[in-house]
Parts: sequence; structure tokens; C-alpha cells
Amino acid sequence: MSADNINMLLKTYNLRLTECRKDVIGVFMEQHHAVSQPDLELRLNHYDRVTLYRTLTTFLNKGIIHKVLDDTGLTKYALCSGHCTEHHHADEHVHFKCIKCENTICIDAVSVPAITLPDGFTYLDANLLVRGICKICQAKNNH
Amino acid sequence: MSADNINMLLKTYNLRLTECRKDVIGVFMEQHHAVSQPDLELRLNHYDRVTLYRTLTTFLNKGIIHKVLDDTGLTKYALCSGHCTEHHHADEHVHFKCIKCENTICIDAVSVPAITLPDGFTYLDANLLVRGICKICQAKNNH
DNA sequence: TGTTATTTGCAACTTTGTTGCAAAAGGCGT
DNA sequence: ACGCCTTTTGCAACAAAGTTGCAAATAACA
Ligand SMILES: [Mn+2]
Ligand SMILES: [Mn+2]
Ligand SMILES: [Zn+2]
Ligand SMILES: [Zn+2]
Repeated sequence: MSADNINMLLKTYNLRLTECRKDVIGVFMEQHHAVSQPDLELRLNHYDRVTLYRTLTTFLNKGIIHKVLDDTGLTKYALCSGHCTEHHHADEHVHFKCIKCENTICIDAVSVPAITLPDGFTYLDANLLVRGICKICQAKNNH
Repeated sequence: MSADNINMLLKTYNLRLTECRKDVIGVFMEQHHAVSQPDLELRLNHYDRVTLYRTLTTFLNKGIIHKVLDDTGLTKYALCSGHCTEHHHADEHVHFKCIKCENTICIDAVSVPAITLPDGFTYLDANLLVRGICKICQAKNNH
């Protein structure tokens, strides 16, 4: 089932169906948290580092994935849900980083609240990172 | 006037008054936008890269400065305004990155709105980065 | 001014980001 | 199924940033 979805996704964005691209999308789909380039390098270690880098860049440009900021400076990526394009991402939701498991997830259910900027400032988009303890780690603590 | 402030600040945090630390604080004070390590290296190029790195780490641990996330993955830093400590930063305000001049500033006047997370998630803190066009660049456009 | 703990500079190494180029592979018409 | 053409990949090479150990320099304090 998933393989067809992946091929369709790539075709939608006019991208060639290469093994690497299919595998990278596969990782994003089976993972429910944001993925960094080093994460990808570990899981897909038969591909060259540069190829993975370029695959991420391509997906980012097409609007297939979006950046997820991290408090460590390491950039993570996640699949876009809405209809995002290269120039505008239409899925402004909260990102949550757990300080226990270090995973960062997209919380699509919670969108970024409207921000009123001081006079003279123009709003383009926003990236909100909330840190705390995730549901899974919380449950573990209450054994 | 400023030199006394700087010495006082360092003493408050039980830090030795070294040239490097005083100069770094000086840069933060005279700059009204967030500063990255490479920024510091350019301005204070008579200090070793590692010394600046360690100075930032020290200030970060003491709660003198806070991290300002950036959409490029480059970490920037800014002086803390409130009473921040190593473990908790009490100055949760909006950060604004201008896509023209690339400067990132702390907008202390706008605090991060309260976020309601899904059940099971615990909130610790948040970092909100708004992108857009800053007041200065806006004014330049309207010549 | 001398003692001691802290800080600095340097060397070294790791990780990540980035580009050019030739070989390999995908898409497509035949 | 084949060949052509364009895109993608792997490799080499380099740039930039992060990180640590250690000996020399320096701040704090008596
Ligand atoms: Mn997301
Ligand atoms: Mn700030
Ligand atoms: Zn967790
Ligand atoms: Zn600007």
C-alpha cells in the first residue's frame, strides 16, 4: 500500500522515482517524529551523505517536507501535510520537542496562534517550538 | 557608563572580569539584534574561536544570554532581559527574523502566547520565530 | 607580590554543509 | 526491448562550525 503512495507523491511533484527518494520518503512516513540528516544517514547508510543532503534539498524546494527547528541548532525535517509549495508552507503548526527522548514531533492539531507585531513589521510566517515532556515519556514515568 | 554596567553584570554572575568576556558583553549591548558565533569572530577577531565559543557557553549556562533559533540552523544569541537562570529562562518573547537584512531581533514587547498542548504533553518552554520584513527594511522600501 | 584556581590559545579532530564532475540510472519515444 | 537524453548519484574535495585536552597566561585574593 505505502509503496504506491510514495510513487504517486513523487510523480505529483514531477520527480523521478529513484530508490533513494523512495527510501527517504519511506523513512519520513514510518517515523512519526521529525528526522534529521544524520538520522537519515544512519537508517539509509547505503546512500552517500551528499545524495541524502540533495534529496532533502529537493524535497524542501518542492514543498514535500518542511524544516523543523531544534533548540540544538540541528535541523530536522518532516512531511508537509497541507498544500505547501516552495515559496509558502501552508501548515503552520506547533512543533514539540521532548527533553527526555529528544524526539521532535509535528502537532498538526495545534496551529501557531496569531501574533500581533509592533508597527512597521510585516508577518510572513512563523516557527514555534515548544519543549517539554511527550506523552510517551510521561506514561513511562508513571510506570 | 557602559563599562561599569558590564563589570557589574559579570560580578553578579560570579565570573572573572576578563577582556574577552567584557568585549563579548559589549558587542551584545551595542547590537540590537541577535549575534551568532561567526558574528562575534568577525568583530572580535583578536580572540581565538574556541575562547569565544567557551565564553558563549559560559554565558548561556549562567543565564546571561539565551539562544535565538534561526531558520538557517545557525544559532544566534541575545542578552536575557529578565531574571533568567541556567535552568529556566524567564523571558519568553517573540523573535523576529527579517528576510531582507537577515537580522534577528528580540521583541520583548510581544510575549509567546499560551499554547494548549494535547493531553499527556507537559509544557516546559517555547521558542517562537516569526519571519517577515523588519521596520527598518520596510522604511527603506518606501524611500 | 606571591599563590592558586580559572581562563585562554593552540592543536587536533568530528560533524555538517556545499560544490564540481564523471559515471550511473530514470523517462520516453521508437 | 532499445537507445537517447536528461537527471541523479557517488566520490573527492573543501569550508564552516562544534568540541576536547593541555600547557601557558591571567584574574582574584591574601
Ligand atoms: Mn511540522
Ligand atoms: Mn530573545
Ligand atoms: Zn519523549
Ligand atoms: Zn530588516
